[in-house]
Parts: sequence; structure tokens; C-alpha cells
Amino acid sequence: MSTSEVPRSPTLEDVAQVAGVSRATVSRVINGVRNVDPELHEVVWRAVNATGYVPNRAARSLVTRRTGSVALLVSDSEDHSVNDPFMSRFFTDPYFGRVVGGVLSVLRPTGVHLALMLAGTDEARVKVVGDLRQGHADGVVILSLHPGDTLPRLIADAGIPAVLFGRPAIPTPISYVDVANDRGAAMAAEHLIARGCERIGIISGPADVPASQDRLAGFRQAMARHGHAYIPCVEGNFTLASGEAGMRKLLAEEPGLDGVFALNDLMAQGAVHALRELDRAVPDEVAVIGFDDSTPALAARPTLTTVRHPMEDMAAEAVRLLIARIDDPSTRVTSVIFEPSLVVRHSA
Amino acid sequence: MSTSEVPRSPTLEDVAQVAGVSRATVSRVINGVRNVDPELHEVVWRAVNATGYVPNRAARSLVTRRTGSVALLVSDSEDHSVNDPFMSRFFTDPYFGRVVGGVLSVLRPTGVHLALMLAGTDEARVKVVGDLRQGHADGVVILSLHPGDTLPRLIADAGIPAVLFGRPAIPTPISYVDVANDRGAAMAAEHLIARGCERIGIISGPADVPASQDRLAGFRQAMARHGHAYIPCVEGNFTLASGEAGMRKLLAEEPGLDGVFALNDLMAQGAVHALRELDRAVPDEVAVIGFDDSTPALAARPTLTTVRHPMEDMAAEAVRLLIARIDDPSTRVTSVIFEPSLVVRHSA
DNA sequence: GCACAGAGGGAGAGCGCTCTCCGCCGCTGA
DNA sequence: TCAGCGGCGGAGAGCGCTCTCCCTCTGTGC
Repeated sequence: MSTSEVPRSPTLEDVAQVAGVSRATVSRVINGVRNVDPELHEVVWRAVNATGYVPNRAARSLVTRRTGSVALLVSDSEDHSVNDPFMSRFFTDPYFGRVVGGVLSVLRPTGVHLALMLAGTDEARVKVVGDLRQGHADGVVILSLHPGDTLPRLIADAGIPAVLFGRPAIPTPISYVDVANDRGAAMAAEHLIARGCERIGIISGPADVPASQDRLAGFRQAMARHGHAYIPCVEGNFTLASGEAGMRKLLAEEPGLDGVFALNDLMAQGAVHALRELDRAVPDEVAVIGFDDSTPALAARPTLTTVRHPMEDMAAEAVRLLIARIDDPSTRVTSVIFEPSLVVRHSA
Repeated sequence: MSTSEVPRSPTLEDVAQVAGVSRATVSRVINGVRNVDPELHEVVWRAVNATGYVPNRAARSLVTRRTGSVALLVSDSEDHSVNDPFMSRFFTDPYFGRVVGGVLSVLRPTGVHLALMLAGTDEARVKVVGDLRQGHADGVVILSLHPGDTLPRLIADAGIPAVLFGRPAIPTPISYVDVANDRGAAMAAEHLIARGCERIGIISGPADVPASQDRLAGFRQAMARHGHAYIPCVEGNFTLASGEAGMRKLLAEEPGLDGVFALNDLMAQGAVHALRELDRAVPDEVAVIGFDDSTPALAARPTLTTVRHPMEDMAAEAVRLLIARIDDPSTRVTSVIFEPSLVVRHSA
């Protein structure tokens, strides 16, 4: 197409020349600083449009020490990534997409850009901190996928503005957002009981994951308030297959089960599959309730009764906290906890 | 925690001082350029580690005119984004996650970073081009979600290295990767026919989407080769609900239907739901085949027979093409078409 | 008439890096 | 012995911007 020379893009200097003013004045106009004669203001903008000027990001960053972008950092354990070159297990999970959507919803209007970073190995973790310190992003929202993650600590120690998505397993001086997992689980318990379930089981997540712990505790406490001292529980890992296996195991232990709480929707869907194969009607014979209210909840049949986890709002708030901290590093470390809500559909 | 002053991070100059050499030499060592005395080499690295030096990205970008990152740009039409503040419809779709996974799988080892950009409005499109021209990324993989998108053209005209994910609706001088949609659809047709289906219908996607057109054409041609001149077809929009509605409509038109090809898995799953409600056994009474081989294919019951769309590999290849073009802008515009494959499960 | 304030705009340093140019040094060949 | 050469390292310009300093110019008060 165009065989012409790469037409070096216009600089401030070029605009200044066209407008007949100094570089400094153009800079002032563009950044809206100080009083500039309205007439000159106009002239400068005209010159900007005439030349097609766009500020050079690197040059600006160099002097302002700001990049105008934040990072979404996914910190996973090594063994996961190694087994799955595409990390599709995670990226395909609605969890990721909902967080990205929430993050972008607040970033978009502000013009701040988003970088996506991954840290699977310890080496990568160190590299990420270096990158962050030297101008890849002004701050970072951390999505830590395994408990005992050292990354939040590294980042906090490096003085990089950061906000965690979800309570950290190890207490760390970083702000975080979370959902009241315990309260959500309690809602699930109340709902099953109100429905008349009497023998209720749990398909939990990994025991060391904070969200899993909180949901478990909340559910058990609510059940205890109703006199249910012991709740059979099997451990899953938040996958469809583990929900299916968990359901079978639970039923083997407690054949008279009439209600199940799965700690996420995917496992709840797995449980429903197992129940169908065993010819137990859902919800009439066994009621199933999930957690998250993500896509599987609507795609499953019967549709899942679940606890809504407002991930988009949480992600949006995380970014707001982050931006506040970037703008004023003295902002206190804080946590924002969102209220879950029960979404009643057909499975319970 | 640390109330100390922000300890200005070390610069090349600092490292040079520690190593007792010039700035230029440190730069050479770090960038692995030219022959540097092995002994000095060693000394410099020691100094780098001692000072904890990390190159400043902005400064480097400023002179090299490279950012060391590429963008994944999602170009959507305005009406979508407006209705869905989080764009969750798209980000939650396994499509997005698989592409991100594929992109990161090749980016990670190279140390190139990923920026995520969104362009919903025309205004945003112009802004994106400006950002791209001035140092937000060295190139861009474009995920265009609506036909007639002007963005690829804008980007091509701006001379920004770019690769499209999927054939553009409007011919544009940009490299792209795609799957042989027609061949995949033909495989689906052959499979249904081999199974003994005689009255086969299609649940298509929007008529103006290239992937939809190609699948439709491929399917029809394959059917024609077997003497099926007319195939009933209803139009969906790639969602679960549209698959369900499409199935009902199809069945109303053609009650004797014994096979259905849905242009993606989500619609296939919807079709299965409809069939269950209408008490038609899948696959015995009606065989259902999808396209993509994404998560719904495994989550549905019965599990879906589908055509595998190697999105991760395609995304990876797109990035490789992009990087090649960034490194050598004279690289020719090309297209890489991937072969689909049939994945036989239980629904057909 | 003059000091002074205050606002607007220009000059120029400098952010941290890369890269060209050049000089030094030790070696080779005549 | 000396020009020539090639390898290695230093000096320094300059990437495009922001921002401080300072100069100029107008308007005000005494």
C-alpha cells in the first residue's frame, strides 16, 4: 500500500512550531495546566489536530514516573502451569472473565490501560516484581490462585501499590476485596433447611484456600444453629469432575442425603450430573445448591440455585482502591467485603 | 512498615559506578551486545545484582522505540457494550479465555508483555489507534466481534503491526489466522450422515459473521454431495438461549428431524436442553453436534460431539506472526488456516 | 511616575537509557 | 621499526517529554 517512508510521528516540538509557540506552552495546553491565554489555547489545539499529534508515552513516563496503566496479575503455582501450557483451566473459568470485565469497566472511562501478567514460577515472581518496579504498571490487582503465595508479600515489600482479590491466606499488609463467604454459605444453609432438607452434605474446596474455609465455616455454623452438629463433607477442587466424584462419595457415606451444598457452581453442576446418573431427582429427592452464580449455574439443567458472588463489582472496587492508592500512597490499607445474595432457581 | 524514604531505584549510572566502568559498558553487558571482556562482564553482573538494578522501561522505550509488549484488542460494537457494562457476555465466554491462554503461552517465554484493550465506540477506536501509535504496544492481535468493523482498516492504515484472529468480513491487508470452518462443518455433516441421520437441520450464527458463513457453506456443500439439496436452517446468535429457541423452531418446521448441527457448542447445549424438555432422546432420536470443543461440550449431558477449533494454537500462531512482523515490518501479509478435527462424544 | 504584583510564556535542564563515534591498545606484516 | 588493523571501552549526543526558573508585560496603588 503506502510505500512512503515511515513518517516520523509529530512531536511536541512540531506542534509548537505549527502553533508558533514554545514546547512548554503546548505541553501546558495538552495537560491542562495553569492559565494559558484562551486564544493560544485554541491555536495550540488546532495545531495538535493539524499535525495529528499524540503524546509519546515513554517520554512522558520517563519524567512523570507514571505509566498510566495497571496490571492484573495472576499468580499461580508452578505445578498447575506446567501441566497446562495454556493455563486454560483458569482462563476458561468464568471467574477470570468476570474479573477482567469488572476491572475494565472502571478502567475504560479513566483511560488507564490494563496489562495482563502471569507468575507461575518463583523466578517469574521475582521478574514480575522487577518489571513492576520499573515501569510496566503503576499498580497491580493480584489474583492469587494458591494459598501460601509469596507474591503479595514480595509486592508489598517492594512498595508497589497493590490490591488483592480475595482475602490472603497469609495476613499481608495489602488492601483486599472479598465477598462475605461465610454469610453466603449461611444463606445456602438456611435455604436448604427452609426447604425441609434434613440430611445435608457438603462438597468443599481445597482445605487451605481461604474462600473454601470461610464458606465451610459459615455453613457449619448456620447448620449448628439449627441443631445439625455434624455435616458430612468431602473435599473437591472446584472442578466439574470433582463435584461429580464428590457427590458419589457423599452418597456412599450417607445414602439418605437430601441436600447438598457445593462450594462453587461447577462442582454443583457435577453433583447434579452424578445424581442424574444415579436416578435421584433434583431437587425433589436431593436439593443442590452452588456458589458464585456464574455461567454454569444457568447452563445446568435444572438451573442451579446458588449464592451470588458479585465478582464484577468486587473487581471494579479493587481497581478503585488501587487507583486511590496510586494517587495517594498514604492511603490506609483496607478491606472491602461484599454481601452475597441467594439466587433461587430450580436445583434447590 | 518501612517509613524510609522511597529509595530511588538504581540507574545504569549507579551500576557503572559500582562496577567501575562506564554506563555504555553496563548497557552492552545487559543487552548482550558486542564482545565485552569476560572479566568485565562478570564484574558488571555482580554490580547489577548488588544494586538490584532493573532497566527502566520508559527510558529504554524512548530510545529504542519499542515497548516490549503487544496488545490483545477486543473490538466490539457499541450496542453490545452499552447493554452490558462488564462485557461479561464476552469475557465469560470460553472463547476469550482460550485466546488469552494461547497468547500468553507464546508471550511468556519471550518476556514480551500483554496489554488488554477494548474498543466499543468509534471514539474509542480512534483513541486506540493513537495509543498504539505512541507506545502502548508494538503490535496488536485483533479480536473483532462484529462484521464490518472499521478498526482493522484504521490499524492497517496507521502502519501498526497487527494480526487478526479470524478472517475479516471486509478484505483488509492484515495477516490473519483462522480455522478451516468449512472443512470442520463438512466433518460434522459426514458424521451425521455416517450415523444414519436423514433429516438434518442447522442452527446457524448471525448471517454476516464470516465464521458463520463458512461453516454454513461447508456444511451445505458436504450435505449436497450426499444428495441433501435442502437443509432447514434457523439463525441463532451463539448463545445458549438462542440454541434452545432455535431447536424448538427447527422442530416445529421439521418434526421428523433426526440430526442437528449447531454452529457452536453453547447453542448445541441449548438444543440439547430443548430436546430434553420435548422428551426427544439425544442422540438416539435426534443427534446433536456442536462446534468449538469448548467447556460447554464437556459440561453438557450427554457430552457433546463437536468439531475442535484449536483456538489456543491459533492465538499462539497469531502472536508468532505478529512478533515476526514487528521484528521485520517487510514480512508479507499472510494467513494461516488451522485444521479442525471431529471430537466424538455422546450427543452424536 | 514608580514600585510592585501577578499572570503568561520561553529557555533549558534533565528523566534513564541506547548507540554512534572515536581513541586507545596490542598485535601483525613488511 | 612502523603503519595498519581490529577489538574493546569511554564520551556524549539525543530520544520526547515535564517542570522549574525566570523574563516580560500588563495592570494597580500610592
